[in-house]
This record gives sequence, structure tokens and C-alpha cells, in this order.
Amino acid sequence: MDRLLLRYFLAVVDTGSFSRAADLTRVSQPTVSSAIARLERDVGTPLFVRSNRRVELTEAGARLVQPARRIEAAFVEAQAALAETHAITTIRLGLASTLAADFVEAIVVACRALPGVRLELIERRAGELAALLDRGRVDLALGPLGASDTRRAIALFEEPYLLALWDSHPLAQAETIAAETLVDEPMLVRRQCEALPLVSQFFTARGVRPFMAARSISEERVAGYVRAGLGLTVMPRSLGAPGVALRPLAGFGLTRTVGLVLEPGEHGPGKHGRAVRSGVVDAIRSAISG
Amino acid sequence: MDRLLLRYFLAVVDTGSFSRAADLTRVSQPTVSSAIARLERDVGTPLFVRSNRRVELTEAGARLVQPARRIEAAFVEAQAALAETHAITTIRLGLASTLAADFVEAIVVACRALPGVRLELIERRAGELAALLDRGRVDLALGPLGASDTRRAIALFEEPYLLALWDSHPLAQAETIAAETLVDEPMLVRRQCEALPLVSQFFTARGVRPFMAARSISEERVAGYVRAGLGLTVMPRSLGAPGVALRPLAGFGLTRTVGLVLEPGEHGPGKHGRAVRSGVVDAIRSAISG
DNA sequence: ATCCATGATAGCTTTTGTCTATGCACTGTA
DNA sequence: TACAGTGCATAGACAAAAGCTATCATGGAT
Repeated sequence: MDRLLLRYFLAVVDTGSFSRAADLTRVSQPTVSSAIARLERDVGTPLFVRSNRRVELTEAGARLVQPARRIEAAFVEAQAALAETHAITTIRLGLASTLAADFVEAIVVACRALPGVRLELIERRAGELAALLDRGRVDLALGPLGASDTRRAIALFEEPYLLALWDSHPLAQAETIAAETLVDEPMLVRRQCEALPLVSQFFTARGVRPFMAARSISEERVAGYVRAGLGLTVMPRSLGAPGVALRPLAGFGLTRTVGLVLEPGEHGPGKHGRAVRSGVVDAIRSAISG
Repeated sequence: MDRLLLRYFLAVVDTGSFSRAADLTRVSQPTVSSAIARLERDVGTPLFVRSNRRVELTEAGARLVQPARRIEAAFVEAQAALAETHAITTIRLGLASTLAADFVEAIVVACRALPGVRLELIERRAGELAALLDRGRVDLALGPLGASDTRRAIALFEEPYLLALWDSHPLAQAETIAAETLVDEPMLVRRQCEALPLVSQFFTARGVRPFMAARSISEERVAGYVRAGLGLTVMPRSLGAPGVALRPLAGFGLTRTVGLVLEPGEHGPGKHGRAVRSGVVDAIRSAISG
């Protein structure tokens, strides 16, 4: 008998349904299902009668409710007792992989200045961050904002995607570069890039099917390849590096808005943690303007 | 923050030492060590000051003690609340692999007749059962008793190891069989047999180095091989099967005593479970005499 | 009769929990 | 001052747990 099992148990009791309990506790329905099954196996007797439309407690289940609540309360109390003094809150910050390293560095520095905050960084591709927020695995996510989830998002800045060339490339001086002039240029694939499908679509639509000289997960490495003259690529402006020239691609107006998204539920940081989180948000905002 | 972690925490508090806490909770010292480390990571602050000779609580640690005790008490209370009515106790019975199948079957039948008992069988080689008892992974172990652990053991019966031959084998009628007459006989290896080293020693000492026609984990399969005439083997009398003749080996007086060993600590079954366990012991005894 | 809602099951991956073996740091003794 | 002993930490391996997605089964509602 374990804290987690009892939590799911109580969630089922409170919602009257396995699926809703899963939503409440932010796990999948099979997770709740198997947790209850395990608890029943431990206890040696069924706790719920599953009729198809609703779930109700057995006698044994009913007997477990109050003790389970006391246990959960005792845990909460214990955590409160500790929070009372040491007052360190861990903020789990999800980071999109396509953020500039020095940019992230500045954020870390800004957050380290905050008292009572411990930062945990979780790097994922941009698309995966939303799921992490939903599952409550991170408290805050920093990355390009999709058009959809503008709900609890805080936009920080907007930037264009530009063509990256090495400094001495003939086209590096051009004001604007037409896709058609790039037919014979080798290109590099930034594998984590959220705009990757749009970029390749842009080129193929113009009959440009370049040789892909490299595909890499590492932004630093790609910048190095560009600088070394291995090929060109498209990247957000903030990823620019010394020795790499960034020029607009004619007809490619895509931009991205980088911002913060807050974890929605009431599960994440408690009322204290919430204040801490907004402190982190402020620190990040000022790190960017500064 | 989890029940298990708090248990180890309290054990350290109570014993004043990681190693003794490990003994108390019957896990290894590194287990306690890493559990405390994990708890401290969760909580965000050290709970113990490790000075080399003793371990003492930090302020945060001290603050956790009472809440942790309340939590553990609440769990115990919850389990008691359930035990009150449905009163099913699971008895984990360790079984040596070299017990006859029908013998085990009789035991299971006898135990199923007991009310409020759920039997969980854990099959291991004889040598591994002692460790399971020590770690509190089983409540009761049934198998050959070693000379050493006669402490809490209950002997049930004693039996010789005999040579197993197929019915129509020329030697099957002999009163006693001398090892030397077996020089050209293929033999079978019962891989789980606790007496294996002694048996092979017995033969090699007499210059008999037989061809091993098969080595198997399954007693049933070995019996089948003997019956089919693939080879001979040595087995405890109780493993005899129809179509298999058992004859004494001249000069091989080894016997084994099969018995029950009780789990020693106070961790295992509670005072209620203890009564149940002795019921199981009685059931097993009568299953054997019957 | 079909569809929808809801829980169970299967298969798979990641994380946790545990072990053994070994390292390191301090203590007390020769 | 060296050296054995004690006690916690670490490494590496492995098994079990806990999670997910995808799919199935079932029974009421349309």
C-alpha cells in the first residue's frame, strides 16, 4: 500500500470514474486502472464495483476512504512542515531545443539570482513541451509559441527565420536572397527545428532540391558547419553566431514568437510555489530585455 | 515523498545509523543510502549530518520526524481497518524446487481449506530459500533442511537418496546396487538437486565418470527420461514416479530432512498473520501425514 | 442495430528499487 | 605515523514498477 495508489484511489472515489480520475491526476486511464487493480491485489479484495456506467465503492472500499484521506493529509502536512523553514521551490523549466545557448545561459544566470529557487531544466523539442505542461511534468515552458496555445502564454519576442551563410560566401552581401539562386548549394538540416517541414516545403515548391550535406541535432555544430563552408541552412535569427551571416530569403516570411507557457492545473506549484514561479517569469523577462 | 522513503528515514532516525537501519528494514546498506539521498533531493535539503561515527538529524530532518511517524501510523491504521473485516492473510510460502509435485499439490489443497488464507508460492532452489527468509520475502519455507538452520525449523520427514532406474532395467530387481556396476550406464543430471555435488563426488571417487545423457531443471521431465530408458539418476525417494524403480546405492547413505522454516523477524506477519501462519503450518503437517 | 462511453488488456519504454562489489574518509590503535 | 576497522557513498547490473499508446470488450443510449 503506497501513497500513489491511494491517491489514484481517492481520485476515483472523488470523481466516480476511472477516466475522470485519470484526468484529475493527469495520468492516462490505463494507469489508474492498473493502479486500482494493484491496490485491490494488495488488499486482497475488490474496492470498486465496476458497473459499466459508473463505479461504486464496495464495503471494503468504503472502509478505506477515510484512512486514505488521513494518509494523504498527513503527507501534505509533512511537506508543509518542511516548506515552512527551508522554503526552496524547484521550478521545472521546459526548454525548446532550438533556443540559442547564450540566451538560455542568461536565463539561468537571472534565475540563480533569485533566492529560494532551484531550477531544473528539461530540454525537449518544441512540440513535446505542450504535452509536458499538460501532464504537469514541467511548471513552465520556454520556446516558440504555436498559434494555438496562446491561452496562458507570455510572448517575449518575435524573430524571423533567415538563411545562414558563411561570411565569405558570394551571396553573403546580398540584401535578399532568392531561393532559385541556391539550386547548387549544399544545405544543412537542423533536425530539431520546428519549422523544418515549412522550410523544405518552401524550397521544393521552388524546384530547389538541395543536397543535404549534414543533418544534426546540435545547433552549435550546425553553426560550425556553416562557418566552415559545408553548406547553408535556415535558422531563427537569435541562433546567429560569429562568422555566420544571416540574410532574408525572398518570399519566406515565416517568423516565430518565443515565449513562456505556464502550466495550467492546480496540481503543480502550490500557492507558495506559484509566487515563486511568477518570480522566475519576471527574471526571464528581464534577462531578455537586458 | 513516498512511504518507503519515510520508512527508511525513520529507521535511520531510530537506529542512528544507515547500516543498522538497513538491518532493521532488511535491505542492504546502499539501498538505505540511496533512499535517503533521494528523499533529501525531493525535499531539497539535507536531513542528516553524516559525521563518520554517527548520523544526526539536521533541523529540517528533525522537523520531518513527527510527520513521518504520523504517516506511517496512518498507513498501519488503514491496513488494520481493512483487516478488520475481510481478514484475508496472504502467506508467502517458499518451495524448494526438488519437492515432489503431488506432495506440493496436497499442501496446496490442505491450505485452500483454511479460511482467510491466500497462499502465494515462490519456487526457488533449496539454497536460495534461506536468503528469502532473511530478507522477509517469504513467511515460510518448505524444503530440505540444512544442518545449520535448525533454529526455527520444523522437521517433517526424512528420506534417502536412491538410484532411479526404469522398471525393466536389469538392475531394477537388485536389493542394492554398487556404484561400480554403473560404469557404462548413461546418467541424468537433476540440475536443481541440492545433493548434486555429493552425488557426483560419490561416483567420481569410485572411478565412475558416466556419460551425462541429459541435464534438466524439471523433475517431471527427468522422471520421464528415466522411464523412457535414457539414463539413470539419483533422487530423493519422494520424487519417485510410476514406472521408475528406486534402489539403494551401496555406500551412499545420504538422506535429507524435509521441513518448514519460519521467517524469523517481527516484520513479516503481524500478530494476526502469525496465528494464520501457524494454521498453515498445521495444515501442511497434516497434509503430509495424511 | 449501431454508436458512444468506459474500463480492461497488451506491448513497450523509462524509471525506480535493489543487489553486490568497491571506494573513500575518518577513528582509534600499534 | 602507519594501518586496520568502521561506516557511508558510488558504480554497474538487473528486475520490477509505472507510465504510455493502441486496441478490445461491454453495456446502455440513440
